[in-house]
Amino acid sequence: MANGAQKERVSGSLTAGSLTARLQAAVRERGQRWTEQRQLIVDVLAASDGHATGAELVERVRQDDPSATPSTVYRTLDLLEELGLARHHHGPDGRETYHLEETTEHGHLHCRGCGAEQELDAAAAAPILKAITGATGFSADLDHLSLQGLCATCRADQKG
Amino acid sequence: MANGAQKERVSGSLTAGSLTARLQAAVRERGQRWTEQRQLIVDVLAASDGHATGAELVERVRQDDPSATPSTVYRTLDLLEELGLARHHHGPDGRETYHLEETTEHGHLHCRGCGAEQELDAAAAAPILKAITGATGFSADLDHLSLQGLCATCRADQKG
DNA sequence: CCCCTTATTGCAACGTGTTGCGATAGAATC
DNA sequence: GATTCTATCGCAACACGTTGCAATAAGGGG
Repeated sequence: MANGAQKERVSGSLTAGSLTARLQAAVRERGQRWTEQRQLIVDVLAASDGHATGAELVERVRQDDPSATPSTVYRTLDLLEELGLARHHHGPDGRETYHLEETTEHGHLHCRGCGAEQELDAAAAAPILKAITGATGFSADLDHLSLQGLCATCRADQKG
Repeated sequence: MANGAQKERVSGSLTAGSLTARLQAAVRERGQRWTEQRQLIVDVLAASDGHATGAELVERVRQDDPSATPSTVYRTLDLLEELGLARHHHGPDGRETYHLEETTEHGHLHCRGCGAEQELDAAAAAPILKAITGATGFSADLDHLSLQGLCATCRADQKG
């Protein structure tokens, strides 16, 4: 087995109130513990509902609790990913970007011409994922899909 | 303008002997200089013809020239990318991997089940790239395409 | 409520890249 | 080959993440 930890999904309808309780239960079931820091990190992640880099999250957590260290934040983010609550992917520069799983699953397109970043929702991605499976037998994770290339506008500009 | 430097392709038929001469000419045309370190870095990159991480390249260069520093190696790799000779992409862990442009352009598939890494050649990728363009108008760079997901074998295992 | 086990934390050090700056050394010109 | 201009180099410091280890604290059992 290559997978260390089992993934048990926690999410579902993530109403703010029940989220903590659910997480707490899920964590305890795994023989792990619920701490104030973990609570805080979940709160911060939920508050920055778009995308946030690891460094940004660390900074925001430390605003509320200066005693928190990067290692704790990153370890907690890893835990949240194992629980299926958070996700991360790597931008074109290789830096990590995190977001809550409750955000609709989506891919990322990064244009090397104008630097624009656009999201790719499940519907738009469906034919792409199908093509990938058809060509390779591979079932790609939409959430880890991060493409680089030229957007339609920049392609037109280049031709002109 | 988002693009800092113009990209002028250097490659073509990269016979070992002429490569250096061509590079040297291309570099000088840009008002830049050809140095022993750059020569060495090109040699190392050519010798490790598959994929090598930035750190690996730094280490190999330092074996031949201990005075070389990481900053020089990385700056040279950037230059080689601008010249179109080298390429890099980010693995699932975000680390950089470099390879010579002469290597056939290809994407990467990383299986989160068994950890296997497989390459995706241009022919196999064609329908995928077409699907991407169809769904998004986006012209994706095959060489920067790094997918994560489950390979056919692991998908079958999961069902069993 | 206290004790015990051990998961979690903070720290310190490391790994991988990046950046600013003064010193060095290409290479074009004389 | 000496001079001059400036690109490149090495260094030192930084940014982002990761890891090992000893101290702390969560939380289950007596």
